[in-house]
Amino acid sequence: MTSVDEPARSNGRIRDAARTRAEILDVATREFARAGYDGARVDEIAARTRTTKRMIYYYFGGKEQLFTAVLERAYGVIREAEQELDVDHLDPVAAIRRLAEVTFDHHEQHPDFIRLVSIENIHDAEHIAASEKLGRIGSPALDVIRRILTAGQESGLFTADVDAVDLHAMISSFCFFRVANRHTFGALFGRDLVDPGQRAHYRAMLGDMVIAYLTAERSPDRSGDRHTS
Amino acid sequence: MTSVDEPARSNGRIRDAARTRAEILDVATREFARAGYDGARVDEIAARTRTTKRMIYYYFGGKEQLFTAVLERAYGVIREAEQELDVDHLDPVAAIRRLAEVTFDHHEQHPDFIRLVSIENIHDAEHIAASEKLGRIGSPALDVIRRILTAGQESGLFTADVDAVDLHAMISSFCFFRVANRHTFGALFGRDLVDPGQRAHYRAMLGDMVIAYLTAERSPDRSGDRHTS
DNA sequence: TGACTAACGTACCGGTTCGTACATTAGCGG
DNA sequence: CCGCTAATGTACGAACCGGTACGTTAGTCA
Repeated sequence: MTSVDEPARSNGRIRDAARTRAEILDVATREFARAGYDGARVDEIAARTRTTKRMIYYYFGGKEQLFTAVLERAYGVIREAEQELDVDHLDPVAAIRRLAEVTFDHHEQHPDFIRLVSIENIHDAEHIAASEKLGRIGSPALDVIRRILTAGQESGLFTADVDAVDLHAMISSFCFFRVANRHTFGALFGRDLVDPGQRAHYRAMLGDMVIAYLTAERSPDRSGDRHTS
Repeated sequence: MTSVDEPARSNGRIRDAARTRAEILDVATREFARAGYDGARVDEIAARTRTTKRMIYYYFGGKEQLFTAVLERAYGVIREAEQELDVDHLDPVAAIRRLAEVTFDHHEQHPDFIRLVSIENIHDAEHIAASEKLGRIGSPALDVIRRILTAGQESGLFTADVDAVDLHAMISSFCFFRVANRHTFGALFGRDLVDPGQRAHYRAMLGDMVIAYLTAERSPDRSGDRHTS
């Protein structure tokens, strides 16, 4: 036993605002991701913290603002990861594949973030809308995609009429679905999309898909369109 | 005024078990999809029904079972839609594109269903797991995909090593993401993925993507793999 | 037609849960 | 070393919400 009965005053400071705040955010992230916004319990978050519920209201104001703060930090993490992306030395095909792989990995490594995004969508992204911080975050990944696309299109490797935001949506779709819908998909089709043994397979599949789309010759006639002649 | 003060006995029967049950399911579907499982209020569902809260417990037993019943019916709808799918008269390329379009349309037309699936995933698909009905539902779309893939692979049009469940996941990813993440994506990137003016664009994009993937020659060397020589 | 049961309504309970009033202490500046 | 304030803890309240006990009526069938 390090100390008798009093709370263990481990690292000198017993009053550390930044530390308390960060710990609340950590626990709240897990709790919101676990149970959803309405399913999460403020008392439960407090209980798993070394501080009390009072502090949650002291630092964040309320449950709603706490959730917004959780979202802001979660999006901040992905933003930082995207900023570290460096694919300028690669040729367009390899660069896109690398980008897809990084996106794939990031989604897999942050299932809580995926859940928070799902939850926020159930609430019509009203917390993002209310947050000034999140309004002007702007994905760095988009700039990367734009640069790669331009290079690929100028060299004639890529189809010309592909938009960066659309491509980002396409890559994210696959990565997001795999993690977000893991449970229903597994229950209905008997296949775990996040099975470690299948990881390399799905990672390659995503890259193949994106490259195939970008390098394919677009056929002019499409089923569903009327003007065939 | 059709009647004095008593409840309007419009269509003959005032006691109709099947009708009451169905009305509860209708309202519950909307309420659960709107607010999530924990956000939904049993009292609110009852209030929007022509009956009372007592009947919810009379017919379904509780909130949890009601949600399960809602899920069962929602999945039943998509199952029926898939069974109507008839693409056997089309060549493999057109058939896959048609399948993708039907999936695309169904997701767009049933945003509440998408929300329910998201919500169920937040709860680790525990309601699906607890439902006997949903355990043995098995997507008819999968059979269709299997047939098309076999035909396409035998004729040499499609890449041989593509699995039906994987392709289903790929198509669903795009369709699902577009609807499910509409709000966060719109808030962060300023683009509404469900904008009617962009509908045809994204529908064609999905078809192009899938066809490109299926008809592309797989390059043996992939970035990230070690065995390049 | 009368009685039996499925179907329905009312009123209420008890636990939960967000939020807060009030008391207290640590640590820093002067 | 003293006082001031940021930081923290305790105890509690009021509304909410899932669920139920109990009473009532419609429809049906012998």
